[in-house]
Amino acid sequence: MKRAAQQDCSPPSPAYHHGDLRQALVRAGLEILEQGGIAALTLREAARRANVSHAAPYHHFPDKEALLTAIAARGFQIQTEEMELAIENARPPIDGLQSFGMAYVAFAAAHPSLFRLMYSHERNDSSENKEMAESSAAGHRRFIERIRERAGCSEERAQSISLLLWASVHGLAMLWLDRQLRWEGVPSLESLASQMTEMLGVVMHSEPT
Amino acid sequence: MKRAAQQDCSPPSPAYHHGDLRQALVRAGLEILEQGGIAALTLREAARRANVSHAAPYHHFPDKEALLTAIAARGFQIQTEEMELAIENARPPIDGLQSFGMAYVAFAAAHPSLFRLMYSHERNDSSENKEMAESSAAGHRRFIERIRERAGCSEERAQSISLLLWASVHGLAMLWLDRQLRWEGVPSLESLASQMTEMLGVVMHSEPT
DNA sequence: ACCTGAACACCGTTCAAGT
DNA sequence: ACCTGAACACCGTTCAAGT
Repeated sequence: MKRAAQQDCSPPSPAYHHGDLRQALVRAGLEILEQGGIAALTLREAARRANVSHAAPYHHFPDKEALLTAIAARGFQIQTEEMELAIENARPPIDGLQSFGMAYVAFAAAHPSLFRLMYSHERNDSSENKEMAESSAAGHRRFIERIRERAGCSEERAQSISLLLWASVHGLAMLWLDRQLRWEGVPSLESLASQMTEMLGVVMHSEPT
Repeated sequence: MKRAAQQDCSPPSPAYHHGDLRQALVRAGLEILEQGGIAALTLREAARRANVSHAAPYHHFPDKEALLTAIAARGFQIQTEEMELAIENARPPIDGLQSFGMAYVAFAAAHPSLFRLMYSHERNDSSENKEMAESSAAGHRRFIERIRERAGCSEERAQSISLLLWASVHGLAMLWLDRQLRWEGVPSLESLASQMTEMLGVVMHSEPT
C-alpha cells in the first residue's frame, strides 16, 4: 500500500525511470563486482546497467567514492546476514568463537571482491559510515560479552581476545585472497581457519598474563 | 668499469635519457605512492617523473599491472630490510616472536599505501613473483625453524603457530589502516600489537591439542 | 526534483615514425 | 634497441538544458 498507485507496469515517463535509482546503482555495483572484480566497477558501467545516462548517478552520489562507500555499507549488511545464518547452521554445532571465525573466512572466500572493497581505502566518516560503524560496534560488543561469559574473564581481557580473533581471521582471509598462502602442500582455507580458531581457544581458556 | 665510457655528464643524446628507465619508473612509483597514495599512481605520472613520454614505459613493462608488480616486489625487499633492522635494534631486546610482530606492524604503519599495494590485487605468477615467492618462502622457513627450536615442538605445529602469528599481525595492520579499530578509547597501534604478540606467546608455550 | 547530452581533462594502450 | 607524438577508447566530473 505504500507503493505508488498501480500503473499497469507502464513506466510513468520515458525519462524518469524508476523510483529508486540509488538502490539500483548499488545493486548494479554488487553485480559488477561479482562478475568482473573491482577493476570493472565504474560509475558509467553501473549507470549502464541501471539504464540511465552516465551523469544520472550524480543526482544520488556526490562522486564515485560515495557510491563505493554505499556498496561497501551494503556489503557489511550482507556479511552480518550470511554470518548469522552460517553460525546457526553450523554442523556439528561448534564453539561460538570458532564458528565466528569460520563464518568470517567463508564470507571472504564467497565474495572476494566485495570483501576487499569493504576493507580497503580509508573511507571518510560520512553519515553512512557512522551508521555502519554503530551497527558494527554493537555486534562487536555483543561478541565481547559472549567471550567474557564463556571465558569468565574481565571485559578488558575479553576485548583483547576478540581483537586477536578478529585480526587473525581477517589476516588469514586477506593473505588467502592475495595468494600469499601457497607453499608446498597448502591445506584448504577451511582447514587453516579451523586449525587457527582451535589454537585461539587455548588463549581464551588460559590464565591472563 | 662496467658503466659506459665517461662522457662528462652530458647526456648521450637528448632522447635516450638514462640507462635504467625501468628502475627509475619503479622509484618514481614508490615516490608517488608515498605522496599521493594509490589513486595518484598512474603510468603517465611515473613517466612524467622519469622525464620520458607516456609511451616509454611500454618498452619496459607490458602494461600498468606489470609496473605495479615490480613496485610491489621492491616493496617486499624494503620490508625485509626494515624489519631486520627493527628486530636488531629492538630495545629492550624482546622475544624474537614478539619483535617480528612489532616490526611487521611498524612497516605497515610507516608505508600504508605500499603495504596495501603489496598485499592486494591477486598478481599473476609472473617471473618476478616467483623470485619474490621464493625469497619470501625462504624467510618463512627460517622463521618456522626458530619457532620450532624455541617452543620445542613439531615442525607441523611450528607452521601453525607461524601462520597464526603472521595472520594476526597482518590482520591487525590491515584493520588499523582501514580505520576499523576506532571504538571508544582505542590504544595505540603499537600497544595493540604488543598486547597481541604477548598473547600469542601463550599459545606458543602451551601444549599442543 | 530528476534526468539527458555535450563537453573537458585525464588515463591506459597502440602504432607508425624517428635515432 | 629505445624513445616520441599522435591517435583511440574509456573514465570521472561538470553543466546547461529539458520535463
